[in-house]
Amino acid sequence: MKTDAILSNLKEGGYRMTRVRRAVVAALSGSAVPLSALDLKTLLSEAAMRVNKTTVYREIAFLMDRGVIHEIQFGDGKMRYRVCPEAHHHHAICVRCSRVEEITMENDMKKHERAIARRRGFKVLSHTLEFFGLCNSCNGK
Amino acid sequence: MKTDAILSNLKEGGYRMTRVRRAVVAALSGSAVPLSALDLKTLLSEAAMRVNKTTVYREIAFLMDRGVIHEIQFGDGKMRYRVCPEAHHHHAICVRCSRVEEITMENDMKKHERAIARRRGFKVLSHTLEFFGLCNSCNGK
DNA sequence: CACCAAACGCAACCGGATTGCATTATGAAG
DNA sequence: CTTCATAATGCAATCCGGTTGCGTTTGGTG
Ligand SMILES: [Mn+2]
Ligand SMILES: [Mn+2]
Ligand SMILES: [Zn+2]
Ligand SMILES: [Zn+2]
Repeated sequence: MKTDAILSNLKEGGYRMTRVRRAVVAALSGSAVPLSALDLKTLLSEAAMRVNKTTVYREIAFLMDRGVIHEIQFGDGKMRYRVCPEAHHHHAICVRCSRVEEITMENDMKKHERAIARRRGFKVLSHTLEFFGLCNSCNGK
Repeated sequence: MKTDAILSNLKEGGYRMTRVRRAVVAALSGSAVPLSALDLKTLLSEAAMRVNKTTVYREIAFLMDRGVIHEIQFGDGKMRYRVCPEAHHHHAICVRCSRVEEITMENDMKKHERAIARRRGFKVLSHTLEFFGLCNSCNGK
């Protein structure tokens, strides 16, 4: 579990350790799928922890600001969050079970970015790339 | 101007020609940047046309259903719309002036999709890819 | 012109997210 | 252990993009 590593990092940074902070970090680092704010609130409630939704949003903002988590758009109007990975990468999102696999292809993307800069003078600063489809276990149904 | 072509296509399809329809199609096909629903409403209002926001949303839905326009996510919580291009493609979005360039790279993306299917059994159904950066004219500032 | 479905306006509503403000709790200092 | 500053929290109101139900208007055809 990387929960402890994240929390001790934050502690070293001089930030307070609160119930909600511990619970949100644990929930996110223990989840295979990205979680929305409401997902988080529900999870905490199920763990008998009473939390206000505003607090959840503020904790998300806090963790985003410190680069602990990042957000993903599924395109349904809700932001989802998950603990930041080591390097920039993309996602293959299962439209059936919402499981997310990480896709690394930075060499290719860098190549494309250079091509765009060369051919049209457009200086690429960032990009988003998500694949939607059926994961291995959802495929055969 | 492709406005007329779109409108006569719709007419042939047996759809009514209304003030709002004409204005929305004209606004979208005449804009270099994708427009949000509110953008459209504002533009029409400036042209001394009084429109209800619900009507704008319904006209957008109508044009989407007929494949006349498609939506783009800038990632700021608002959908943007623009007239459909010929083929599937991607965008290079200027973060300074919001101008959008179309990027075609389907051969490469198809290759990536096949690789993902081969390597992890994930069947890709669709993908989103957007580049953010500085366009040619915004680059030097 | 008469007629009907498509289009429209309006008001209420929805859900995700944000804000202002008063209250509580963390953690460090004494 | 107590004090204290401030970070974190709860709550209610609010925002904002978008949707819905419903009654009215309008486009286009006969
Ligand atoms: Mn990720
Ligand atoms: Mn496009
Ligand atoms: Zn799946
Ligand atoms: Zn620009």
